[in-house]
Amino acid sequence: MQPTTVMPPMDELRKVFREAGLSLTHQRVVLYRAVLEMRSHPSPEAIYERVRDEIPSISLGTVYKNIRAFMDAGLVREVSPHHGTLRLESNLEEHHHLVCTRCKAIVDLEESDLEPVRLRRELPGGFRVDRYSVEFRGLCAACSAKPDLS
Amino acid sequence: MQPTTVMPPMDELRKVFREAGLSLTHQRVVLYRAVLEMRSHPSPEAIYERVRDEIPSISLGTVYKNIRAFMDAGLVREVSPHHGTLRLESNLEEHHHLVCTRCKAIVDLEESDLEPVRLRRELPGGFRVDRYSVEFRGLCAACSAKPDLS
DNA sequence: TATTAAACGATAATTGTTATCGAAAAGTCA
DNA sequence: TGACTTTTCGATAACAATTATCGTTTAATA
Repeated sequence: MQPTTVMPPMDELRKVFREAGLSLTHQRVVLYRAVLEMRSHPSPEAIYERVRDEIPSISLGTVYKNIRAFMDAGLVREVSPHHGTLRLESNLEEHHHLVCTRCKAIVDLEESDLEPVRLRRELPGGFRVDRYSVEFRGLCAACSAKPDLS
Repeated sequence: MQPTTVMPPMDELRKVFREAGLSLTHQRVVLYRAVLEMRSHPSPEAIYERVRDEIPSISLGTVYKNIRAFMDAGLVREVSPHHGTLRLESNLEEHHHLVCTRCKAIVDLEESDLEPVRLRRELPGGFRVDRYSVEFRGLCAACSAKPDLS
C-alpha cells in the first residue's frame, strides 16, 4: 500500500502554490502538508486540531479560508457534494444517484440500470458492507447549458 | 417510469406509523406524504416550504423532529452519510469509498480494486458525467465489534 | 370522556461556516 | 534591500442549519 500523495519538498510546494495563484505563507504550507498527510478525509475541525501542534496561534477561520482556497484551486476536493444540508430519500430500494454538482439536484438510477459492481479483491479487514451505491457526478442538462458564473 | 413509492391510503398509513411506534398526527401524515411524493431528495427547508401549503402554521422544528423520527424508524433515509460537516480528500485519483455509518470513517479503495462500472442504458437526457465513484456503506471492524449503544 | 403520554409551535441554544476588519506578513520592483 | 502594494492572518461578529427546551395542545388508552 503506497501513499497516494507524496509529500512535496519546499521548492515543489512553491511551484504548486504559484500555479494555483496562492501566495506562500507559513500557515498555508503547514495546512497543505497536514491535509496531504491525513489519510482520514479530515474535517476542518480535525485539521485545525492537528495543525495547532505546529502553529498553536492559528485560528479556525484561517483553516476554513485556506481549505476553501485549496478547493477552489483544485488541490483538494470535498468528499460529499451535499454536505451543507440534509437530503432525504424515500426510495428504499437499492439504487444509484446522478448528482449535479452545480445545482445539487439528485436523480435516482434504478439498480437495474447498471451492471452489478464487482470487487477484484477483499475489502480491508473486517469491514461489513450493508449496501453500496454508485454516485455519478457532473452537470445536469439545465446547468451545463448555463454559463459558469463562478 | 413508475413511481418507486406508492402513496399509501390512510389505513395503511395508520399501520405503518403504528409499527414504527409513531403516534398518528395530522402534521406527521402530511409530512410523510410530502416526502414520499417529492422525488427530488428534498432538504428539510424544501419539505417545510411544501408542507406549509397544507398546514400554514406548521413550524420548522416540527419538520426536523419528524424527519428524525422517520429516519430512526427507517421510513426514509438520508442521502449522504457525511452531511454534517465538510470532509476533505487529497487523493485526486479516481477511487472509491468505504464508509462507516457509525463513526463516519472513510477509507479509500483504489480504482483498480473494482471491475469498471458499466451502464446498461443511457443516462437521463443531457446529464454530463465528470466522474463517478462507488460508496460502500457499513460498519468498520472497530464499530461492528462494539455493541450498538443508540 | 377522563387520564396519561406524546407531539406541537415558539423560541433559545448549539454547531458549522462565512464575513469583516485592523494588524502583520508576503509579493513586487526600483 | 527598502518602500510600497497586496494578500493573509487572527479575532470576532454574523449567518445558516440543526437541536433542545418548555408550556400548550392533541392523540392514545381504557
